[in-house]
Amino acid sequence: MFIQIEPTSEIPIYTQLANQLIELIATGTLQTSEALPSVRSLAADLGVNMHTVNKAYHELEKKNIIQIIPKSGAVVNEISSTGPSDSQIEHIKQVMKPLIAESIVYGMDKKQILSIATSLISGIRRDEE
Amino acid sequence: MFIQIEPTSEIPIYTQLANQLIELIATGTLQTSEALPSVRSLAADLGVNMHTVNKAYHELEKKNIIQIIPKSGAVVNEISSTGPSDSQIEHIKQVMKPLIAESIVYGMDKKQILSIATSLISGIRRDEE
DNA sequence: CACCTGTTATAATAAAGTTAGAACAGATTG
DNA sequence: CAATCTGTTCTAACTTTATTATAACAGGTG
Repeated sequence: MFIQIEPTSEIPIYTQLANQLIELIATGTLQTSEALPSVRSLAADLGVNMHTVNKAYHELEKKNIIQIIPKSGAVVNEISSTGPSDSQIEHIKQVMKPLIAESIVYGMDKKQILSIATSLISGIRRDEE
Repeated sequence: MFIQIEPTSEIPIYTQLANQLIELIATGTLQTSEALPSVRSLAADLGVNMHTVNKAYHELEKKNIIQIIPKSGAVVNEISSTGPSDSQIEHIKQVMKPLIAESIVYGMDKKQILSIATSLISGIRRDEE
């Protein structure tokens, strides 16, 4: 599992973990229906507590990105082919809004911001041109 | 001052404040060289502690968005006409990356993501088309 | 000189994050 | 079937962060 945790970061460990898992799923490194490592084994791998990994998994489950099957394990949900739900769009907008505002204050224009977004998308999905 | 704080939010008050101040600056509602309200008066307005406002101001100062003049007050810095610094670009990328990954997992494609970014930019800067 | 400013210090409280250990019960496997 | 692995739940302790509360200090302003 290619995950790197920075214990001294101001970003909570479970958030770092959730973010990196999302990236692995977005890139296809973790594929649909693939089982995630057990909370215990991943915790041991990363040198963190079981409950911390558990919290990260439940964050992903709240977002409908993985499915936790009680007493069994967690598997990656399929990436929606029908596109995002309204609430998912709303959530993305809400998080992206202050980031866009910050970019503008830094002197970026529309072209620069979209260029960064585009390069990040390309970095994740090669088929997205 | 058109700021709305949600005390029950999981987002820290000082972050909510900093984000909304950034928006006000990005939209031009708060203009370059304009003085921000004193930490005491804004704290009284919002019904929060002086130190909480102070922390928000220092967050903005760390990002070079405002300038705090000791014993005097805080003023809005000019929006860079030469564009963002490398470290500012790096910071934006770092925050935007997991958000893009999440969007992709939700089933958004490049077009949809850029469309959301574009609408947010337009919502802040009318002159950006 | 009053008053407002940010600064600093101390303190107390509450909430969040992290770790720890144990026990339970369903699922899996040999 | 028995051993093991799984997520779940509970309690507990600890650390850090966030928030509020006072108070005092010193420069800026009118």
